[in-house]
Amino acid sequence: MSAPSIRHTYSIKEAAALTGLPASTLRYYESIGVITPIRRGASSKHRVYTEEDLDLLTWVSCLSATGMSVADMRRYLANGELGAAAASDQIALLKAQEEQLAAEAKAIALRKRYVGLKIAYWQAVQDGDGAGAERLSDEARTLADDLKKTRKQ
Amino acid sequence: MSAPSIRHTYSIKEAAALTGLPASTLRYYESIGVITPIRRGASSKHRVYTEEDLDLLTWVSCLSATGMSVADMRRYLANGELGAAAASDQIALLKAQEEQLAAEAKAIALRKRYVGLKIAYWQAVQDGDGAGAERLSDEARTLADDLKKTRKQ
DNA sequence: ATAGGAACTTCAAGTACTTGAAGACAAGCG
DNA sequence: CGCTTGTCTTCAAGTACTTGAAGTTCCTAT
Repeated sequence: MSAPSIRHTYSIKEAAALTGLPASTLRYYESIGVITPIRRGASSKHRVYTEEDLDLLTWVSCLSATGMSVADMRRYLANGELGAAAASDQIALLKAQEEQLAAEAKAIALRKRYVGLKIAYWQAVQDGDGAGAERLSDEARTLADDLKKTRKQ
Repeated sequence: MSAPSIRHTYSIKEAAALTGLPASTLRYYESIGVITPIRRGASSKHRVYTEEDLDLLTWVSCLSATGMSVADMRRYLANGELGAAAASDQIALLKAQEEQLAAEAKAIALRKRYVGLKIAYWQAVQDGDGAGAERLSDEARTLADDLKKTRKQ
């Protein structure tokens, strides 16, 4: 039999450092059932995180980073425990996530263009280039019009 | 005399798209006094945003993206520090915002890749391709490390 | 053995939005 | 003209943490 002589465990602070989630958030996720209750110390009430717990929390951290809601995370992780049986559910959830990220990327590109235009505008003002400033102001308005057309979606 | 014959105005939705702040947040900021009340339409009660309003909101968006609390934003704007800022200051702030947007775009591209990988993983599981699933799982783990770095900063 | 301090605990309240319900207003169509 | 569609309005409630208070527990050092 394999002897787990070095069964590494972690305090909440260590778990927080390793997952990138604040300790308060770890407790919060546990309280609302995103993760199952963490085992406690024999003599204390302190949470004791195993490496398995850490793996799961890394997953949660990733889902959180993609902007998934806690409700969806809870569902996703519940399905994860079922394995391949729920693969189609996982794919559907992830595809929705992919679409959301694409929309976000689009919005950010628009903002980048707008801010870039504003920088050019103030640089023209600084250089005393009134004509350039006005031209850039017009461009900003054009951007607004483009936005209006693209408003379809 | 300069005739402001074409005084361009914007609906809340257009303002939201141009500033990157949701319409609900625009209303929220107005309700708690971060920005002064927006003029309303003559016949309707709808908010009508001028280009001046848009400029101000772009600044608010910058401050918000930089992590300033609403309380601090209110104080900052009430002190008129924004209006008094020189062109060079405005450019500096906008460039910081531009960098932030670039970083966000990068992070989103990374997350998109991560989610795409996860979709491929579950599709491999669904197809009974154990070897492929394992390979994709490893790839995802490597990407997760990158993701974590982006999140921290 | 015990005193001090860091780190942990729960729970309540705060923060910064976000969402949903219910209704008003304006344009386009039969 | 009325009807549908769409965007707007307010306000209340919800979300996802975050912070703070008050009370344990762990560790280290005297």
